Amino acid sequence: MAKTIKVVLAEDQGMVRGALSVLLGIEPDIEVVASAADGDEALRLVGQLRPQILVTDIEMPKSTGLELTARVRNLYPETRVVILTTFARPGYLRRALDAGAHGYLLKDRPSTELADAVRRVHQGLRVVDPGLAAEVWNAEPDPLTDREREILRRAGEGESTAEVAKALRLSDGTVRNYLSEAISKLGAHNRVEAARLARAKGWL
Amino acid sequence: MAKTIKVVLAEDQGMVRGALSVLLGIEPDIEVVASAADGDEALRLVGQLRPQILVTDIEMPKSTGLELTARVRNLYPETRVVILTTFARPGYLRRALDAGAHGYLLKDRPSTELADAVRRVHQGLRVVDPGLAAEVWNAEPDPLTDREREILRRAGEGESTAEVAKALRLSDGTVRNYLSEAISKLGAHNRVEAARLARAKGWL
DNA sequence: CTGTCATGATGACAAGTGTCATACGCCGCA
DNA sequence: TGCGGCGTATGACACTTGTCATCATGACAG
Repeated sequence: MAKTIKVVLAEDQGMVRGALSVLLGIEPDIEVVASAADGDEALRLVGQLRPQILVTDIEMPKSTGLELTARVRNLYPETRVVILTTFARPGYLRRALDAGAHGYLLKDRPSTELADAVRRVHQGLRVVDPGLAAEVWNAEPDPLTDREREILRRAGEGESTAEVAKALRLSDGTVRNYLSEAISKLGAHNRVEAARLARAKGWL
Repeated sequence: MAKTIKVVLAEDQGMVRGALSVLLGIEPDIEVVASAADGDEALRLVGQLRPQILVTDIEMPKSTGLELTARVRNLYPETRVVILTTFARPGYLRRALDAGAHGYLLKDRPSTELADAVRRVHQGLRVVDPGLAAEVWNAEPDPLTDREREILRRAGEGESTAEVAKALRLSDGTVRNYLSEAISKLGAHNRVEAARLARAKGWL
């Protein structure tokens, strides 16, 4: 196959970076021309090598995959970006698409999907994890008010009602009211579970 | 090279699992005979296939890599275990070695080290990340007993005292005793803070 | 200007949590 | 053989947390 898709790979964990590189490299039509351990290095490599595709993690040192995506979008628009991440958070997906990503793939998915996603994005298609895409539309919006969120966050870190009240200069009872409200909105049974649920949704 | 090292791989993220499998598979002397997405499946596969090496992540559904290591150690001692994890926590390393692991490798390291580590462990050597090994000697040891740890873990996820008691078939009061003890040992003021502190040290 | 909503408060009660003393059996180590 | 540590339990007490009713204020949309 003459037509080769050039890919740059950005991923901070060396072991995973190397393994993904091999995984993509065995495909006859894909060539990993370089890989980077952080966002800045990745941007430099994309500028130098002008790959058709950049595959990038989100959580990386120096600059995140989301920042990287936006920069690549502006500076080298001919390179399309596939986000590859652990996090199935609707908030991340939305921000990734806003930043101009063409693909959003979860590390949970079978490894066979990666090369496929690269090919599809190379052909100009969008590839978004189906479960996650659905979630974004149903997207229950964050039911918490700012106050509730802030108080739940602190309580979720281990601050007692009294400590939260002092820190925010509220009465003790008010803090308990907000927590009660938050617990009820989230369908939890106590502050710890409430904080955990909210965190999972990306609301904290 | 006739002698092939049979490996079972346990890692919950499909993408990483597939990629690591390919990475190890390209080595002429290593064969990945199966891979699992959780601890229970991994244990089953080890029992069935009796590989020389099990490469496992720590944080997995159903049972963790540390529990898995202990079980493999007891049931199939001829299989040696290499832990492959994101977490450079001394507590994890200590528990991994206590559980009978022969290798402890970080996902941060270059991917070339994985096959090497597998070979060394297969030869009967121990392979431990050097930076982490140093830390273990200075590190305060985990002050929690197994029971305290398990109970604190559950409480830290939002289970109430009553739920924990039911799940572990303990009396309500006993659970509160353990939590009280754990909170005091960790110098925390409540279960949430205690869980947070323990997690940061790698004790949960 | 009226209804709705977020913020903030109080008081009361029920439920859950943290602490302490005390106790028993088991195991391993000296 | 005895001591210490672990696991488990009970009862009692104080304290924290969760729920509910009720109220007051200010902002904002209709």
